[in-house]
Amino acid sequence: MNKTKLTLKDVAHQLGVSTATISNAFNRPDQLSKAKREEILEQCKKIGYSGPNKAAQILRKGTSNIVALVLADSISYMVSDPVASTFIKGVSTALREQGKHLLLYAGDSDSLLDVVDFVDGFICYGQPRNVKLVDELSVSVKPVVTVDFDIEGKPSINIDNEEAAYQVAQHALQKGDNVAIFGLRLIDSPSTCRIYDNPIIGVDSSISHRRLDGYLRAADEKQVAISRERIWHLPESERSFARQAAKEVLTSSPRPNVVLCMSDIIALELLHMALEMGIKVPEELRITGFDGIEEAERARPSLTTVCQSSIEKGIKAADALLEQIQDKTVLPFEVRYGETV
Amino acid sequence: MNKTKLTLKDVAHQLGVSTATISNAFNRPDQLSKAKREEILEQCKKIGYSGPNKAAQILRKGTSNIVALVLADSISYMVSDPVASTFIKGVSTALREQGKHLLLYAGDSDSLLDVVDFVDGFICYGQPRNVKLVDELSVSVKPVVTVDFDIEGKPSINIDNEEAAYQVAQHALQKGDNVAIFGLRLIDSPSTCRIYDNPIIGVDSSISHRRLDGYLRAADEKQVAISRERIWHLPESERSFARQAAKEVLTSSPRPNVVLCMSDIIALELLHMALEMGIKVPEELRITGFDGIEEAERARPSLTTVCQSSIEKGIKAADALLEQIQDKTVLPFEVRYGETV
DNA sequence: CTGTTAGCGCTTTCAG
DNA sequence: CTGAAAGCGCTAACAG
Repeated sequence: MNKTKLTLKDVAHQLGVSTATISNAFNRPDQLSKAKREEILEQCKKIGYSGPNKAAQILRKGTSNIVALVLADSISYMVSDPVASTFIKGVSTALREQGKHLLLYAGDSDSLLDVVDFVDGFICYGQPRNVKLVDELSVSVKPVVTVDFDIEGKPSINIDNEEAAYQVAQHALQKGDNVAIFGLRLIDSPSTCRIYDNPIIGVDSSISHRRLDGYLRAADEKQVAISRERIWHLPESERSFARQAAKEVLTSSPRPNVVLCMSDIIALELLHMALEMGIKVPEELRITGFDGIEEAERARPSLTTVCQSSIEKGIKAADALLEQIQDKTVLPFEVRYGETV
Repeated sequence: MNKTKLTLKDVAHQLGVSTATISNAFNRPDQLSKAKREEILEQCKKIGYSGPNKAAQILRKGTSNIVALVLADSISYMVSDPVASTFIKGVSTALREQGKHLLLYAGDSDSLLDVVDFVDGFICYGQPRNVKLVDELSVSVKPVVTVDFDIEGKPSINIDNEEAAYQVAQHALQKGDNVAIFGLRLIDSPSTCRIYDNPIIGVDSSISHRRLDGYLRAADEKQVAISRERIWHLPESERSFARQAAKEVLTSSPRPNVVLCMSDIIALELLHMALEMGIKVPEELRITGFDGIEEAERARPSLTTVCQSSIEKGIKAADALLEQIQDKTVLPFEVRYGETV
């Protein structure tokens, strides 16, 4: 019965070899004969030594096999979002294959300092709510890959949000339409509201603004005007925010006959509420979503939306991090023509 | 422009104080005057030293502020399950409050050895698919809290699954019923099947068996016989497995008029398929679920099920771990009488 | 192929 | 309140 945990040094003593030999047996098989190695490993197992202490390895080697996934918002929120959780799925699958571990990090944390010294790198999914984290990432010496937003000089994974939004809007809009937009995180407000003259935030780095640009380009082409009081800001892609916006837009007068939504979750909530109110979709109200989640396909009428593969994004992000790819990757998307337009 | 990262020693040199002083300034405010401390902190900020290296602290102090959440299965699967992700939500909320970080660990990993040396403890949610992990947890010197299953001598969070299953079954069953059960992980098989004479696994530690016991006790009381060919095994609470079981049970002859399901997800899938086939619920088929997810309440007819608060479980688990509570906690549940019975 | 040794960066006695 | 010094447990030169 060992009182205290065995160290590599103890083991070396017991087996009558040097510490380097034990270390090599575990870490560098090429440094000693197969026979010797196997014998050592067996002895170690026998005396209950399960290998070099990881905490010490982290300090010594400077790597931990831990990758931090920085989410846009609190873990609590992100984990229940179907798009985010599919992304996490992709990341975890790819990391798994490489024997890496996943540390979830909230985007509304104060700082990355808590973990930056020991993680092997960061995947950042969406612009963190706390922008300070962006600064920290951009000066970090550890590898960083961003997804659905950009940091200058760092690799990223994106789709062409402007073009995707343009295409789906272009399919939905007709001259003379009365259009509303349900946007995500357009201004700095914790609640659902119209943007009016509020200053738009993160104009260049945020996907929401790329999408807005795409919508407006399509509107322009179709000679449809969209005033800023017709653009809603939702702080998150969440049902409760969506319900509120939906109620506002459906009871506004004149009621829009097209609503372009920046996520499927909010589009579906609008759809449900419209149907409950007896509004015919798409005859009286056309709706487009964004993301292409399963539920959007199952809905009746099925949602017209932009499909992007979140799982693919996750895998690509992890691979880019581990293989130190420096490019800005642009993934394909596809417009799904459903029944809501 | 510093070529290499500053160490505590460098900083001590630069500021003309000892390393202990710098260390204390960051870690033990009581060890030096407030004025001195603030001056040091300010100087550090100025020269770009953001505090002691965490990797070194982990080795030295033996704590990391990282808690591993060991899931029953692969991260990929668990993160899309509404019950599991709600639990994760609870855990992350509670950890957050205490400044702890969350490492997600797959239950089908080979071993805990990769992280055991540096994490501060383990929360284990459901019996890991790889039982070796259970052995590792049971001998671990790091704190462990189990949820929805038990390890002898370790604290745990559970509901009374036997009683919950009994109550919901007792409400659903009537003498003369033809009953089927959709169970979870009852035998060792990767696919949906009836259990027949296959050896039942994990009989004492698994919640599925507690639930089965409860169902059978209720059946017994109502003088309803349930043969083993009427008990299905599903490897996971997942829609695809459920669809297959649903198809089998609904096309079997004689068709059961009651199906007791060990999760809402599989109950809902059965419900949908039954309705599609024109089977009247509850007139021709009664269904019970387990968990009490939102979707079960929204369904029409709404599902009769056992409600338990996964978020509460997560919070309690994290608190138990951090406060070193050693008890086996039993949380309340509530039967929700829906329209499917 | 093996053994010796100098740190990785920090915390914490302990003596001043 | 400060400074010196001994490790935490390991890895990777380097010399044999």
